[in-house]
Amino acid sequence: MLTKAEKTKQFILETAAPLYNEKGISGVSIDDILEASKLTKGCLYGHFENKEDLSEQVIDLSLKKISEKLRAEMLKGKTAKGKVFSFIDFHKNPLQTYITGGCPIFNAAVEADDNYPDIKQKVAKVFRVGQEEITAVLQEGIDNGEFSDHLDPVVFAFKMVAAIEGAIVMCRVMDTAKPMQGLIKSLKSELEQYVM
Amino acid sequence: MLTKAEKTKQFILETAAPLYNEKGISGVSIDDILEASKLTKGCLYGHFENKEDLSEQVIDLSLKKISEKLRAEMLKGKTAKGKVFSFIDFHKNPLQTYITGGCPIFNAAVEADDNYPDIKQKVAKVFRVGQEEITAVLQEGIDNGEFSDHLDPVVFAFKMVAAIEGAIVMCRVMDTAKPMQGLIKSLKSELEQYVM
DNA sequence: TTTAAAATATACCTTTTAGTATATTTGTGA
DNA sequence: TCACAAATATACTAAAAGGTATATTTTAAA
Repeated sequence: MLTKAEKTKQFILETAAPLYNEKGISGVSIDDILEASKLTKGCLYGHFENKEDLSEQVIDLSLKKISEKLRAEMLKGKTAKGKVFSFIDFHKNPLQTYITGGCPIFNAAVEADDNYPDIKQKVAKVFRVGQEEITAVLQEGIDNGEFSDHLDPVVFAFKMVAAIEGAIVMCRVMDTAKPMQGLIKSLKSELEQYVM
Repeated sequence: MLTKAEKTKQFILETAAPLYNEKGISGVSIDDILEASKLTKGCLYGHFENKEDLSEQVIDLSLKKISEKLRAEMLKGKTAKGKVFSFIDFHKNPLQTYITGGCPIFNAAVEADDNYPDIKQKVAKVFRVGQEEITAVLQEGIDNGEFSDHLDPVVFAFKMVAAIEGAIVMCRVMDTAKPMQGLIKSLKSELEQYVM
């Protein structure tokens, strides 16, 4: 069973995660988190060394949660195509994301890029592993005859993720999910071209 | 001719633009800008009301510059296909961007989304206008028989921009331009499919 | 060339933010 | 159920950040 302290620490991380995702690492203040969690400084600093420590653990949690969720979504599909379609469909509403404020991987990527080398490395790893996993699914599809071997799994995996991530941001800023619908159709039919 | 004040104001905006693009709106401090420009507070606040005012004008400048640059790149192409390929090729090196720190439209989009409604609206407009312009080029290509009318200009324009923007971020965080090369090839051959 | 206004620099103030020392409360094993 | 350690709250400090008042310098028109 979780001790009180462990529960509190987890609660802080969970409360902070959407705030970080919405306001960005340098946009959230400790006070923001205290206000949202109704806790106090003494408590927070009993669980985290400083803001940097907290930031890293919050981003870590967000990355872990979204990665697991995406993995779980993919597993809903029975076939390779089904798995990829599940991944795509998961992103159909960019205005209401799994963690409020857009994709936490992507948001962290943009901000960490020039400013937080440690977080940048973690995000890079998530992207790399994610790409590998999607690539593997596509490759399985080729290997078991589901897809033609004209499909380049590495290129398609990257293109799909890049397009979806880009689309999330564009849809959010334009306040419309519509372009995402078109993208989803297009990505699906692009993959369908390789279905044997 | 530009007055001294106008020159100084422009200089501040130009100096601040890459800082904003790298560190984000809430990540840059006035002192960062003063240090980079070797100017002083009295001077800066003689040209801008406050940080909000400065931020808006900096982002405005960045959006204007990148938009004009993209427009100019497109004009390099003679045909519709040539114009679109120019646009795509402009993004071949995501590690060295026109304004240091990635695509300023996209960076602003991510941060403004939940935090800076005024800037969000400006970014949204840039995306909308940009989409319209690319769509128009594609539509011209269809109208003059360059492309098949199976090409959906709106969907392709969005997919292309979303994928490129997403790819910039992913490449930057993974410190490699390679996936962008694959994406460029893929986007070009996707468009080639519609060439008559 | 003078001089008033514009532009810039300096020195300060205020608020926000991160962080700490210490007091208080609470949970839990003896 | 008591006691003590763990957890949390309170009250404070230091530094960073935004912003202002005013002094000084510079520009450009008379």
